[in-house]
Amino acid sequence: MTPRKPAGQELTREMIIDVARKQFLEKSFQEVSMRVIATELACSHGAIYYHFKNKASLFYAVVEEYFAELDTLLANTLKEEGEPDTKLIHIFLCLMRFGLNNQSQYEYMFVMRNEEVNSLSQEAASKSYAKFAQAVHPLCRESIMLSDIYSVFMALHGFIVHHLHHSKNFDEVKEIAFLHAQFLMKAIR
Amino acid sequence: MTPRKPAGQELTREMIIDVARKQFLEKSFQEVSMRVIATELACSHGAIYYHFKNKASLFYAVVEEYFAELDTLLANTLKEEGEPDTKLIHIFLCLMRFGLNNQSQYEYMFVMRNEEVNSLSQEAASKSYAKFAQAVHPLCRESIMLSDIYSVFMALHGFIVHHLHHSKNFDEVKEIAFLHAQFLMKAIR
DNA sequence: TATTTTAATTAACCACCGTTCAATTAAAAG
DNA sequence: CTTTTAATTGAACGGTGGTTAATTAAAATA
Repeated sequence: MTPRKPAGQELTREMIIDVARKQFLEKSFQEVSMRVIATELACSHGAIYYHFKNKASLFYAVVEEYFAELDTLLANTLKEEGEPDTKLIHIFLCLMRFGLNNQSQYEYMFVMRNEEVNSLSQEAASKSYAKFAQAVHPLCRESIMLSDIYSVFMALHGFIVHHLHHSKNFDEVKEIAFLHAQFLMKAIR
Repeated sequence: MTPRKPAGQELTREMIIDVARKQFLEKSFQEVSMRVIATELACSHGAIYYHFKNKASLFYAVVEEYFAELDTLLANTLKEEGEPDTKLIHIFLCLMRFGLNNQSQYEYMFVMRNEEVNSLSQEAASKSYAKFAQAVHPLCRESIMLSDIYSVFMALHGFIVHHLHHSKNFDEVKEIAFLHAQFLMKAIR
């Protein structure tokens, strides 16, 4: 019995999130357990509850980061120089690349539905879409309908979801990803 | 102890599937349990194992029906008279209607990934896509690329997945569904 | 009617889980 | 050198679950 870890070996929020992140990458929300996370942290499962209210809030701490990551990626792509058409295709590919190189993340962000967690990540997903729309809109001609941008987003979403777990990573599908992006350009040009 | 039901009250495969179907409609695969199914059937949970090898095979018996249903719907839509353009839009709407009026079904058919079950339903999903492509292809101009049909399918898929659980039924989104269909027509015409 | 087959029951096995909380003790504060 | 406080433990609570196997009664067959 060692009811308190020696200085410098204390459990931190970050350590827990790190292990949880790894677990959620490999397994579904239901399959990940607080007890296994604790085992990998070499601490007791009770200790986690000192840092997180419950499993859902730990989960959300992990997913929050993913939304931030995607935001950064999209922002960087936007900063690049180039023709509007090229930039649009880059944005489309950026989203598909993120989805397929971060499959579990994408699933948690945009596919998973779970009552325990959803009010939180649902909102984050909406914001993420809004940023996508704001990025895409100025690159289209004035007359474009908002619903078209919405359609583009869903078409990209569909591409990603369809290939989830079915393909290993973006590289495996980059050719069809490019074709898909061109297909979408035909619709908005 | 009544180790066997009297004649005419025996448990059948169909009775089990009926209850299981209802359960899988309301809950996820993990959340549905053989024991609860048995309770609703007023039989013991052991009895189910006389008719089904395990939970996965019972689940697949349920999902199998869904693929058949979708096949029928698409086939009927194809039979209708009309211009190719109208027919195409009808097919697109048919798929979106099916997905959003049968949300859990769609999720099990095309979204869920689960090692216990997947080799089976993965194949059924591929066949389902093949039928869609065969239906769409003759309605497009000769020069259309196969990848475009693939893109259309994924775009529809994305629309459905995006609205899963988020909308109650197809009626709630039929206007945007129609816009989405028109968006896709722009890309293939 | 006697026997066999079939379909059901129940207990049991084994495994898992999230969460709470009194008890404990190391580190920090005084 | 005390006291306080913060972090940690592990038992306990109250469940959940899939699957197996011995057992038995009803139905089918001979």
